[in-house]
Amino acid sequence: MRSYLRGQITGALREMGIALATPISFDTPRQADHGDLTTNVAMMAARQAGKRPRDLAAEILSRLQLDPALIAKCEVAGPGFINFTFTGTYYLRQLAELIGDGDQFGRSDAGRDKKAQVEFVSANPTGPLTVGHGRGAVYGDTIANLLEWTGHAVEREYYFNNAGRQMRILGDSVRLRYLDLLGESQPFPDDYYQGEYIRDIARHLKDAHGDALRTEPAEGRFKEEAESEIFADIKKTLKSLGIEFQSFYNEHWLYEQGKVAEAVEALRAHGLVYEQEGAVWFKTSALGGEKDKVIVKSSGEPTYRLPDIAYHREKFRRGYDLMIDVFGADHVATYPDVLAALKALDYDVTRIKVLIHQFVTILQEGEVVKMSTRKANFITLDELIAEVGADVVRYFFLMRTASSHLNFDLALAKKHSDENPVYYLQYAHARICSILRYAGTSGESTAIPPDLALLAAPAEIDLIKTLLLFPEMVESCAGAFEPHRLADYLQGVATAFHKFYHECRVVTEDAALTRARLALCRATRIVLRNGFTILGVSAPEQM
RNA sequence: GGGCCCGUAGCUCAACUGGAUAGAGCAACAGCCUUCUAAGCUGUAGGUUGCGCGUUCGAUUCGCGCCGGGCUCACCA
Repeated sequence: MRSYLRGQITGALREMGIALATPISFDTPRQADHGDLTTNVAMMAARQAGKRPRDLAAEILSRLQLDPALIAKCEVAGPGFINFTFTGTYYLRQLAELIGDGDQFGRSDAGRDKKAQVEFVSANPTGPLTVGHGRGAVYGDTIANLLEWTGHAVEREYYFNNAGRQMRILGDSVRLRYLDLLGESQPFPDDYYQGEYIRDIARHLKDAHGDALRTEPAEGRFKEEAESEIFADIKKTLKSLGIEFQSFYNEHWLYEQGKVAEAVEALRAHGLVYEQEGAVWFKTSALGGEKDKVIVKSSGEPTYRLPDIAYHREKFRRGYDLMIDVFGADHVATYPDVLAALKALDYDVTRIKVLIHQFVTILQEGEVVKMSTRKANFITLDELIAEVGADVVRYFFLMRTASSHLNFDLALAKKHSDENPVYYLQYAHARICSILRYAGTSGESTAIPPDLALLAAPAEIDLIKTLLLFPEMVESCAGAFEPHRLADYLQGVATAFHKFYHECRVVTEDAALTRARLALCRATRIVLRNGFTILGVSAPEQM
């Protein structure tokens, strides 16, 4: 419809000798009496045309030759909007298509032939995932879903580092707890991992090996066991949220395959590297940065920037059209240097989208809980899922824009979990299933095609119009990387359905009307289910 | 001090990326179940969009300056 109207308006403008610099945009008006689709083209072009917006709109309107089977009404309104109202037959035809598309409704091929990679979570295996990781996990996974729905070939990747100082400390933390279990206590440093899970791992080692590991170094079996147990836990947690990765990328491989050294040489070849005081520096100042940064310490160890640069070079080599990095706000300072380096090396950095989500603040008994894996005073993602369920966790993290802080009052979430908005959505779905079950037992036949033209009540029309917005929502949410708008939209679908339910009894003596309304129920179920699939929440048949 | 994010109803948040009368959910108040699920529906109340300039047909949205909050500015990741 949009392309049809765009063509018509473009033609009218051409007749008037106006060539618009920006594409003609359409919006779905906020208010119903403004029609089904609106464009501000007359206001955008008014200055150029040297006319007043309303006059220009009227002139454009007079030149349009619209198909009366599609457009019922078309008028100039407000400061110069052109509003279009579609015909009932147009809507009913769309509705029939929706039902025919079923679980494919809302998919598009906008990203056809495009390879996308979404990198998220990427937490090192030093402890259980926190609530903060959860937000990134759910957000990243849903972005990936949206890209899949818009036709991209998507790969979810988890990047991790199982070497380095933190992992050394992890291994030694386990070692000290193990010695503790053998009755050979040693002082436990403050900056070691304090969590109970460290004792659990130590206990597992003692159960399996007795005191045989007494002289084992921290980086041997202790680190190994810690890493493997913690990683298994992380994967289990993610799976409980319906998240699975196609690939786990170990930073170590970048060293093994010489990719880190290659990155240094590439930068050196561009004159962006120099040595000073035993360290290797990256000349970010030459790229507009404030000051140069160390990429290889005087100890010979690289800082995080260097492997990150090498990692992204590998991403480019692997041939993605779109590379998405999902970070928490605490990483906000880390990526500009990496992007600057890649840009200097002539990579097309517009293919990289860095998505930053702001922090989750946990309020427990009215107090802010500071999150630190090391101090173990965090609330684990597992605990949160156990408290409120995976659906609530996913939906809660998706309800808000990623760019705003998330306040999570744990006590409130536990207490009022029955009133969580996700139940409102799921209830609508369960209700539809119930109606369909009831209709089935009362002998309604699905063999006779429904006459959708019988759907004429305001609540019915309103529901139909809402349902038909779904594909557009999916596409715009995917394009903007904003899943929360889909969540908002589905609330609207549920509201429209509940209203319909109250105003229009579905199963009645009138067999033809019953068939039509059952069809509308099925259409609603399709949109809800498809929406749930993208958000990753379940679609219960009864509640 | 520099950078990023946020400030909207009592609370938690939206507002289709500059559109028309700023909307939902909780909480409050008043109604609706002998009928397909009341985890629902209807109505009422609640606002100087932190403050001030500017940009233009039009600003919650863009720019500048303040005020307040979060994160971040390592030879830690």
